[in-house]
Amino acid sequence: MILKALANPIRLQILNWLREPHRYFSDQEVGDLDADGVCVSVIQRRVNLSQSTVSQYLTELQRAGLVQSKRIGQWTYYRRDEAGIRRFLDELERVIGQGEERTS
Amino acid sequence: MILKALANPIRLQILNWLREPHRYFSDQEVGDLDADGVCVSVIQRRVNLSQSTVSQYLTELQRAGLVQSKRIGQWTYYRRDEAGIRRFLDELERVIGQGEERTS
DNA sequence: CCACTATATCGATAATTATCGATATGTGCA
DNA sequence: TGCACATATCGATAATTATCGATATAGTGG
Repeated sequence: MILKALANPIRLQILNWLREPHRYFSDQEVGDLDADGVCVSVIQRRVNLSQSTVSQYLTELQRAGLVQSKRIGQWTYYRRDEAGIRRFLDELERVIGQGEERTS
Repeated sequence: MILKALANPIRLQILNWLREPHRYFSDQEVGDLDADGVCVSVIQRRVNLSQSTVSQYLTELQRAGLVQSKRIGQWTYYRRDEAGIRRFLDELERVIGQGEERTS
């Protein structure tokens, strides 16, 4: 469930940070932050949790359809899945938003 | 945290149902479903969980600012807090939505 | 004040989530 | 092939959430 993935503050924050990788993450040797995404170890430095925890967080975000991963060499780069995020936000709006309200 | 309140499927569904009380809940002796809201026992019948669980769910939704309660006699009526819901949806959009993207 | 109903709160336990260290897997390079 | 690094997965434990029954609180009517 997507909401569960987002209900963890760190995961939510990672997703937020990934909107502006250059702003929140230090550059990495290989791979472009914007085009390719941010690799696990760079994210880990920022959140200061164990490597395994961060890796699991990213897997969860990916299963929720909120990020995508790409392997380049020994690194796995994660970046936002904008389409998936949009789909989720739209659906949430449909499910709990006020909906059509006739002002007649 | 609002997302945690919504991360439970039943609570999410209750919030959804409360958009159309007449459709999802049986009429109650006292109080208008639309104007006043739906009382705990009526919601409880629908979700089929214990009274204490339902009461706690509603309290959580209220703490999250997603519903409001009104006491009428011995009943407590819950209805959506549309302003609070809107605020939450807008904030979520700000926090994880794609944001301004210059197409220049 | 007393029963009766509706709701809230408390305390306990089961289920899930958070988080870690250890280890496995995958990749680049000598 | 074998070491070094990045990431993933596993297994364990701590922390949080789900859920209940019991009980407390509040309001209604006699």
